[in-house]
Amino acid sequence: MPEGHVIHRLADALTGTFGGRPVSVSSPQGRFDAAPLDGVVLERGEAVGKHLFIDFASGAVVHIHLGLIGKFTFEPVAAPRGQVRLRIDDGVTAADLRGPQWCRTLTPAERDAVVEASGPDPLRDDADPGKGYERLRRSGRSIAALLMDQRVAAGVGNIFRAEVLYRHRLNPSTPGNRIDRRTWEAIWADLVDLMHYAVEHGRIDTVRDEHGPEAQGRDPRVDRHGGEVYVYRRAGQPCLVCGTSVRTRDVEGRNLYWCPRCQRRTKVPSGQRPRADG
DNA sequence: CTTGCATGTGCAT
DNA sequence: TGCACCTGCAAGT
Repeated sequence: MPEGHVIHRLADALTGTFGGRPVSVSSPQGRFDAAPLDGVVLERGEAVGKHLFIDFASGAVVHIHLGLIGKFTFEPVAAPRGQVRLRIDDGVTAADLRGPQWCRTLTPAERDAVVEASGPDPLRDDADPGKGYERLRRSGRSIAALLMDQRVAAGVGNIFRAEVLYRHRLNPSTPGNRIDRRTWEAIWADLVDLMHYAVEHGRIDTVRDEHGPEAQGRDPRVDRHGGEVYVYRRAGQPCLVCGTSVRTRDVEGRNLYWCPRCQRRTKVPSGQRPRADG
């Protein structure tokens, strides 16, 4: 489940469920030292990219990264099932963390260092997309690889990567140093839109408009699709727009999905206007 | 029952 | 570039 939108929803849920109140903190599995936090007021949850921070009134910060398989679920209090690394509960609701890549306690200074090392997060109002572009434009790695680099755009994962490239009809092999500023700005604006939608609805749905942002007012032949995504995990199936078989290939250890016919551009067309709907 | 794979990252080679 | 790590689920034997 974990791209950035999931982490932001978890941060909101932690603040909304427990914020400002003392909580019981435990590690049913025993692999996390929960004792120093037990009974302390949980101030808030906060997300930066795929990093989740939980601030306690004592100054301690729990730093969680779900990795590929981690889950953090909220349920009515009951006996823990399976391997629960961390449980936070108020006697009514239990938030159970399983299979995280990291779950550790940081000092405020260590927390600041994690934030400082992160690139701009499209889900945060304080993000500076120019910092992502600075890194992008200096690299000869492909745009497909660079969109997975958390210093370029924090919180973007394999789904948003594939879908945002498709929506702008960009060739995934285009080197970062050949991505012009206007194209980066279009990618960024679309990530802001797609990721906020995903936070709000709890799911990634990139096929909300007819053909993505570049096709506004053009090509009325294709009907609205019922699908959730254009290309992610659709290898071998027909492209929703042109019917060509969607392809997949390993890019730096992760599966990239793209349509070889639709995605031939190296830049967004000039004069493109941002979409009004979302 | 066993194997492989997954919306991820860091470390060793 | 490869692999280890964490867990759950689907597909294969």
